[in-house]
Amino acid sequence: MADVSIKEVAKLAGVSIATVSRCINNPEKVREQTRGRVNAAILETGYSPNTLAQSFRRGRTNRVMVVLPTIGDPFFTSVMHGIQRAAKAKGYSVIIVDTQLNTMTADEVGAMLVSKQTDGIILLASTSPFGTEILSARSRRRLPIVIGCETIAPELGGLPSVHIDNVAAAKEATNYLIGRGHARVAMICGQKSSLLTRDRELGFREAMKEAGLPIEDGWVVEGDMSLAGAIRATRTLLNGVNRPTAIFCANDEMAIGCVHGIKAAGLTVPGDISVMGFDDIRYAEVMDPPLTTIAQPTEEIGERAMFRLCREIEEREPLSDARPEIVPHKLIVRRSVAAPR
Amino acid sequence: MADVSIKEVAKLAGVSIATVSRCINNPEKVREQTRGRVNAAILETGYSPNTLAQSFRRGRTNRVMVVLPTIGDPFFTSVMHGIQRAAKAKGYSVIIVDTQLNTMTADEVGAMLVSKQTDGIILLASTSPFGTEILSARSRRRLPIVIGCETIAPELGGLPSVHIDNVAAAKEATNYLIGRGHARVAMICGQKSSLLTRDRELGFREAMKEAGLPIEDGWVVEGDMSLAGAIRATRTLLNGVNRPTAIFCANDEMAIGCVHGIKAAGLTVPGDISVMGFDDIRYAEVMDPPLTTIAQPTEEIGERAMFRLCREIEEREPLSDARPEIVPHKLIVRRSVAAPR
DNA sequence: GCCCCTAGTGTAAACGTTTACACTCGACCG
DNA sequence: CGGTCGAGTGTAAACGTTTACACTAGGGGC
Repeated sequence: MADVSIKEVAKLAGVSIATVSRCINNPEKVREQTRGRVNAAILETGYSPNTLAQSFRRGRTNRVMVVLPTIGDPFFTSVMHGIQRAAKAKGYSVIIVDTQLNTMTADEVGAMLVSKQTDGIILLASTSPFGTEILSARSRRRLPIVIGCETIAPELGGLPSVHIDNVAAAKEATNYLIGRGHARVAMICGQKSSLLTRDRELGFREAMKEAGLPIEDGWVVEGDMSLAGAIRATRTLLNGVNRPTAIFCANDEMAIGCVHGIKAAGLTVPGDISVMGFDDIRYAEVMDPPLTTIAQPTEEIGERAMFRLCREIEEREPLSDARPEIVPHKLIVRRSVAAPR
Repeated sequence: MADVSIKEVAKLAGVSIATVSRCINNPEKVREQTRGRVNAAILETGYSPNTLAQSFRRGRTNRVMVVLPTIGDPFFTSVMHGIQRAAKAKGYSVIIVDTQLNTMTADEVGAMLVSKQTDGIILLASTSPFGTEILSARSRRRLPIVIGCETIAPELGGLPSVHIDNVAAAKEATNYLIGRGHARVAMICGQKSSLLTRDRELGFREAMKEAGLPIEDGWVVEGDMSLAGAIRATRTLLNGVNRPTAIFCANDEMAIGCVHGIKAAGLTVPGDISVMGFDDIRYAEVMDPPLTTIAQPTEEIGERAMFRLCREIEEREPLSDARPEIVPHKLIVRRSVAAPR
């Protein structure tokens, strides 16, 4: 059956296309009897509106886009749940795009942002690689954007965002290690280009400094937030002359890799080395040993980001209030950290 | 700056809108000098085409949609890579939608499928909950669809698909367990509503039958492809009177949960019980013990599914050839399986 | 000098909707 | 009975593109 447009429905029902349109969008405005004829015609023809034309005409899509660094990262599962729940409540549908760990070119990102195919965007990806793209897109089209989990450099002008206080959380994690008696603690951090990563590193450094503890050369090593990166980083750390007694990883994915690396070297966790993660992904709890980590209120982040985006969409003028919403994190004590021996 | 349309560019450059359009889409058709003026005007106004209008007018979006059961499932990471790579080569962009583990209503799915917002669809989600929706959508609009990893019930008419031979793979996995000396093997399978799951279960049963081994009551227990489901299922299995010496899990996610459950009961893997997974997700290798499992050529699946979809899009008539493309799986031997003692 | 061709450009229709506005027809009010 | 009103419907414009077609000007062949 070929594509059927509103015209054919109108003809079959013996009414004008305006009436058909009204039947669909404002049924209360058409007489019951007419409505019956139209609905019958819709059924008979198998008509369904061309949403492309609708969105084009209406100038809005009722869709939002969420941009994330990679599909298949367990951390985002429940952030997405929060987003979807809020979106449903507000009548939006959600599409996702995957930046392939930010390997997209700035051009590609710009194209996406500008393309008007969605009413707004939630950025879960690291924003720094294309910060200026984002902002110019936003100002040109005044495209509603909010950032979740991450932040954008304030000097870029500020975008609304929802996230935990990464500095404070990392500090708390580090202090927990210190509190258990560790004086020699190393960190596996992410790419320096990500603000989130830099904040976590910052918190670590601050905590160490405040405790008067030195950070030896080579104790802050860059994983790339991946399993493989963390395994490499762990090997480096273990081969160093100054072996730490605890390792703080900037996310759980790397903590998993780190634990694996330690065990592969014939050592135990937390017996020989304690490991601390970040994010509390679902695998953290079922690892061996279960991972001590920082939990984020992921679903809440998603939900608030979506609601914030709605406000942004509904306002005519760009909202001046771009202050980040800070949500609480929580230290989850499990069994990957023990006192050094 | 307000939205700028092609008209304003035309006015500024002193040409007609047709020329501007040509400048963008067929630059070779406009005189160099004119092109210069137009490009300058585009730059000055900050114009970028309204893609909604473009797609509407052209009747194609150059976008495909991939539907998956949940973001955050590590299995899909590299399937997506394959899809994206192929898509890029073919000039398509990719958007993802998440069915929230198939909790979407049939209506919602139907709406998505029919909506004409994409040129085609790759279904990575379990198709069974909305099989008829899919097919009616496909026939109404002759919407190009291909299924990846999964299958659709053949009695529904058949859709092109790309996947491994799940029956054979599950059989091979089971035979490996049997070959190591296990006679008492149980299985944690997925929801019976998924064909993929049923195939894996079928392979298991066939292998056991062919080996002349009994499957005791309660040895085939339904996880729901999730960590939590597998932990519950494992508890059930361990509490039974007839304890198996090996457990075959329908995916790695459940195998991780299963190993956790066994350890939580104070037993060891593979000392007391061997565990076999399926999928070879990235965590399989870094688990303790590393998981023996079946690997799928995920990236290849993604790539082939995308290319197949392109063929489907390019053909005017629905392709009659809906035979599945079967790709090879591979048994990956690691250390979660040992001989029973 | 005439004709034809080509390159470059403009005009206008078309895509499928939504919606402002105009119109008709009864009902109701004074 | 004239006027007003409201409900229901139709007409047509508009959204931002692409593109078939028409037009112009200049060059080349005869």
